[in-house]
Amino acid sequence: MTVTIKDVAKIANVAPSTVSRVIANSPRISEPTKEKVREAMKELGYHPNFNARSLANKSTKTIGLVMPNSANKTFQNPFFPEVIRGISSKAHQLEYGLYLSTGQSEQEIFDEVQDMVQGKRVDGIVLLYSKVNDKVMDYLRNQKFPFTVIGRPYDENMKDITYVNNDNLKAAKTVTEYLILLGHQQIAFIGGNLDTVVTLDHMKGYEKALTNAGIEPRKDYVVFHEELQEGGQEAVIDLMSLSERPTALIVADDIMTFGVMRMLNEMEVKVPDDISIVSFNNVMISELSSPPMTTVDINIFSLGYEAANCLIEKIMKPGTEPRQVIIPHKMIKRQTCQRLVRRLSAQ
Amino acid sequence: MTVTIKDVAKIANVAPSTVSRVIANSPRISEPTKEKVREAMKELGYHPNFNARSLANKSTKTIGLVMPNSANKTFQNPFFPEVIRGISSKAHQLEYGLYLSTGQSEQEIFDEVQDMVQGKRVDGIVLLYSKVNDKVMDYLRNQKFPFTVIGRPYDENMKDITYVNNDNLKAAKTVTEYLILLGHQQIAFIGGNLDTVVTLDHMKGYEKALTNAGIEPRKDYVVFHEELQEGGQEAVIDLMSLSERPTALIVADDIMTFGVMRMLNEMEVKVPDDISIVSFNNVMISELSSPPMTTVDINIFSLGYEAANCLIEKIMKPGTEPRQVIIPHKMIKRQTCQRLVRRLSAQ
DNA sequence: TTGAAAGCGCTAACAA
DNA sequence: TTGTTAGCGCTTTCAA
Repeated sequence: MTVTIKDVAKIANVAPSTVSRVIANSPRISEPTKEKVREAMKELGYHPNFNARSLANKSTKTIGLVMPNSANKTFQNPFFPEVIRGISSKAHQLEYGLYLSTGQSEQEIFDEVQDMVQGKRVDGIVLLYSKVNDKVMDYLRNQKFPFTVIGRPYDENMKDITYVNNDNLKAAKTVTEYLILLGHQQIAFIGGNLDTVVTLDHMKGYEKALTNAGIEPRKDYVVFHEELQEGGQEAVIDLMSLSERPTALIVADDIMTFGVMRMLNEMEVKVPDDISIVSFNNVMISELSSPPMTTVDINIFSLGYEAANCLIEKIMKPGTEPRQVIIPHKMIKRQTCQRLVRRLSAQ
Repeated sequence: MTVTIKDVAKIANVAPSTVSRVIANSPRISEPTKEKVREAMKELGYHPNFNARSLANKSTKTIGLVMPNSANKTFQNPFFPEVIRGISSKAHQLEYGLYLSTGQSEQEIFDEVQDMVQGKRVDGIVLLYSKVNDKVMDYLRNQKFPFTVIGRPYDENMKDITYVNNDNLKAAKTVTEYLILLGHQQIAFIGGNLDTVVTLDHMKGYEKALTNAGIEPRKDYVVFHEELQEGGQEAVIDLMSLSERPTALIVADDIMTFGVMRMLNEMEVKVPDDISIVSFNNVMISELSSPPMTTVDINIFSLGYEAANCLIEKIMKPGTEPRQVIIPHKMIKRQTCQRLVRRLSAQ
């Protein structure tokens, strides 16, 4: 009942191999026979069997997406649909399919990746996260399996790894400098998960800007939290309980910023009058906060698009050099930052 | 270099078919030989070739996810990561993989689905959206290919289709009644894309509640918009320009509500003092609006989980009856609704 | 330019 | 309980 290459061959009066060549659009087949075969295919409603192709071919034309473990709330960040949209866009262009990891824990994900790779389910992999000491990355590297990372490997020496990243250090530095120029000196930093590479980069940029400006970084102005929303809120409580409250906040992620702003709202601390905020990512909804937030657009779509691009290049030309792509970022000024107005009395 | 079943067979001193049976954990193989074979597999680092299996098997153990076209902003709704998490969870349990559609337009998606189905890339499909007159759904139905829909088919007569949905009509009705009980009479409705089934159900529920309460539904209190964020904001402008402003708003989607609240904020209309709002979905960030929004939790995770469950059941027992699963919803009261206080003067 | 035939790695009848 | 063998549907040498 399934239409195969043989059926087509019979109808078109050619050999199966000829049909195969027509599918691949081989130049060694004459136009007339191509036409004949194509008509037969249309007539029978032929579609090539994907598994048979892959088996004979040793190529699946699909790329595997490895997400952070989905038990984690990170997963719900609108960041992901948007990177996937980027990846998807490039993949579609080049006729690659997408296969998703489903593991909930690190171990499950690791096992899955192993199956994908050894079971020849995918031709390459995009890691949608980058964290410190990642088993999956080490495995892929040892296997010399094509993969690209969104973000960057923790170890700067891994020059053999292809990744697509923003200059997060620079972005954080600029943002801090911006706040300093607005007159802020008491600038706090609310970071994400500490074993995420991006968090570390943000913090370095933040500290660098402070030091350059002659401001001593303070331990109690730096808070990290795993969970996106709750984390943001707890951090605010901690910071606002300090005797010297910060006058500006740098927040690692737009979603966290929503939590932060909500908490400040409850405390009746006005943004930006009482406190300024800058955050990172510029996900779709970030312009919908009240007031709309100032944030760094990291071009999430491009991160995905380029990651797919690099990966497919790697797959098609195995010899090529590893690449490190930096996607430009851009600060989007909205309404959560304001020049510091010195108060006469302490708060 | 690839380790095959034959290599394992050789090392374990058995026939390839025996190895195959051990992989399938057939009960017709003795424990001792199973052990022997498993050791050989471990020793060689054997992983079954996925494509070869599928080809011989006529089963891929993967399910296809069809998203709404990703050109559309809908895609960025945190709704999707969450349904996928639900699907993923069940799929993983039952050892199914996930394959993603990448098409950007309706036609592209349709072509892809056809390839997935006829090319035997997946064993079944979950449609992550449900809209009026969907070609993809018709195709799947004609092919008698296993699929489930999140939401429901437009045509109520399609009793042969398995779907997982909320009682959206009821939810909208309840929410409207709630606002009426709070004293509101001028209740507006901001709906999503009009050819989405859920929008229609919401509107019916809304109108029913009004009619039951003896309130005449007004055309100018009902606005639809395609785009999630911008739409929300435009709708607010329209509604607030009416000579009789509504005192309460029912908004189809949490993300839209963010846009609505931002716009109201700009207009210095206070929520909930000047206007009450209820919305739908309860995505993760919905509790992070300022003030936190009252919304209907539709249990997105369960929608996905059950969809996968039904689908896999359909795949495994082809004879079973189509099922219609309704996931319970629950109104989450937060701080955007308030009893109407009659004003002495007009606004 | 086309055809014949071997083989990709696995499963599943059928035999033993 | 295990082995033998014929495919699954395609690609790709090799020959013509």
